[in-house]
Amino acid sequence: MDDQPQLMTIGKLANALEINVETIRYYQREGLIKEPVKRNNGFRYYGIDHLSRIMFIKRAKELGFTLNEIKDFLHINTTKKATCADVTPRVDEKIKEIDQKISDLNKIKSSLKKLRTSCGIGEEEMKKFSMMDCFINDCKC
Amino acid sequence: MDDQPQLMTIGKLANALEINVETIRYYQREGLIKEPVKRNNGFRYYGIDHLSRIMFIKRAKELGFTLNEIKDFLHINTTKKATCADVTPRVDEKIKEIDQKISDLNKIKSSLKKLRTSCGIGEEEMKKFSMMDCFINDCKC
DNA sequence: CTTGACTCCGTACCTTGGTACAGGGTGTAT
DNA sequence: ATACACCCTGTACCAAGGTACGGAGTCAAG
Repeated sequence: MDDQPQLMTIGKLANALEINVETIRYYQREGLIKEPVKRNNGFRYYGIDHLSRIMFIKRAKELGFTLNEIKDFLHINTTKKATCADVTPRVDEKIKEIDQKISDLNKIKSSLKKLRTSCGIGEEEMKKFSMMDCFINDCKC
Repeated sequence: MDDQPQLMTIGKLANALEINVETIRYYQREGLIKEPVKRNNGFRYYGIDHLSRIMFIKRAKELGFTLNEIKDFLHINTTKKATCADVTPRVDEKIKEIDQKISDLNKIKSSLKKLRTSCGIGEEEMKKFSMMDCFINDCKC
């Protein structure tokens, strides 16, 4: 069985990716990765393409995309005869979403920084609830 | 019962906060807010302190903290009159997380833009996996 | 050829952050 | 005094994203 050197069982794949076997099965059930070769013993054998696909899923998850959004990404990506006309608007849409996400995160960050600054300027103790007030008043404290 | 003008039933409180009654009960079960006065009719009566506490929870949630983290904040805050030394490292931690997220999102965005551009300049078909490769290789594509 | 590690499928269960009843007891306006 | 809105407790349920497990088959090293 060395004629297909890149193929591995689910356990090896999970190990390589440092994720749970069950997670891979789950992704399969959810249609995030395509069914791999199934040899006559019933075992599934996965290739490099599965590996990169799941690496992609991991990374996208870390970035705060849901599995559904990721499925969408993957669909954009693998839809074979996708023309530019098909793909470009969807990519643009995703870019817009990402911009929104970044802007939200920047707002949060600026709130947190204000909170931090207001704390740092000399008082040894924060007044009780000052943190709460600060949060609530959008850091105008 | 007008001698305690600030007290309100759970319904009023929920209304004032524009959240669900059940959410308040849930926060109570989870120990995020302390049990309010319970009069002999069995009804709970909430005060301004509950109001601000839940406002705090709402805001902190918006800022990307989990309920557990918030519980932690509140605990710090109510048991020790939270000092800067208590709060600052947690906030810093969150800021770091957010920075990481933003940077990752920018990478994804740049991937998508490259993808889009490469599509725009004449190829009718997108190469399979180019976006994924780009993501995974940290956008060295 | 045995044994242990691995795979299969199906189903049940977990966590987070709620939400929705049911079946009973109140509070208040008319 | 009688609706009707509101409160109580307790339990069940939801979606997302997994995780665990039982019972059976399989692979690979010694």
